[in-house]
Amino acid sequence: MKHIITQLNQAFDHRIRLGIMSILMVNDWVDFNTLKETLDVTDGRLASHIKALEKDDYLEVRKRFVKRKPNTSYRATSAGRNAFKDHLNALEQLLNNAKE
Amino acid sequence: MKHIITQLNQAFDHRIRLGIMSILMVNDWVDFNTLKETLDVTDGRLASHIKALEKDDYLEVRKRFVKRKPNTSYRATSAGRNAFKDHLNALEQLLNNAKE
DNA sequence: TAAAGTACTTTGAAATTCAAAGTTAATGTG
DNA sequence: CACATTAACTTTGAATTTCAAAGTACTTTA
Repeated sequence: MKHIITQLNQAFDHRIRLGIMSILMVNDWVDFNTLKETLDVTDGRLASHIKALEKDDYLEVRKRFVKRKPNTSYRATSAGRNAFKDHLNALEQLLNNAKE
Repeated sequence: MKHIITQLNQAFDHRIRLGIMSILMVNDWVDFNTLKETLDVTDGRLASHIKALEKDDYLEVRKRFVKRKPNTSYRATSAGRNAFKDHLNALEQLLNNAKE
């Protein structure tokens, strides 16, 4: 019988990507700076983790100008939401097992 | 306000270490081969992840002979249990947030 | 014209993880 | 006794991931 860890998704292995996704599960269109401040990461680092999630088509991007400033926002795609839900279910099982 | 990911413990970032700990939370003294088979990893890889947890004093080791064969078992220390519980609580919050 | 803000990209280094092979000590087999 | 085998590692070197720091493009504000 295989252990639950085999059902965890590598795309969400990193805490920052976990954080990005957990924010995007409950908020539609969150912008770069909000993510940056909420997760307390440098912009370069955030950008690279976002890029990784984008590459898997787990999130989509919207670029526009707000108050004459560039503003980039992100939201989870349905593929992203589904993949993340699966990941959370695996985590939940692991959690429940660990608590008896 | 800081995001919950800042409360995740880096020692448990890796899925294999997460698996080891989740097994040791509910089983006292689990041996090397059981861990190896349950988590489906090579012995070298398992040994190195165990070593990392040992270094943090999150688990302790017992070596003896069973049926004339060497048998090494592990269990979580109370420090390990506490640290893992904190980690699980952070994960749980993240999980609940992501599910609304 | 110069400075500042946004959202990156690039670079190179540090850290982590990995497979594969080698090791040690004890036991089992011929 | 010689040799193979098993358990549990350790070592090595390479691949992968992650990081900080610096650089960039575009636009707005002073």
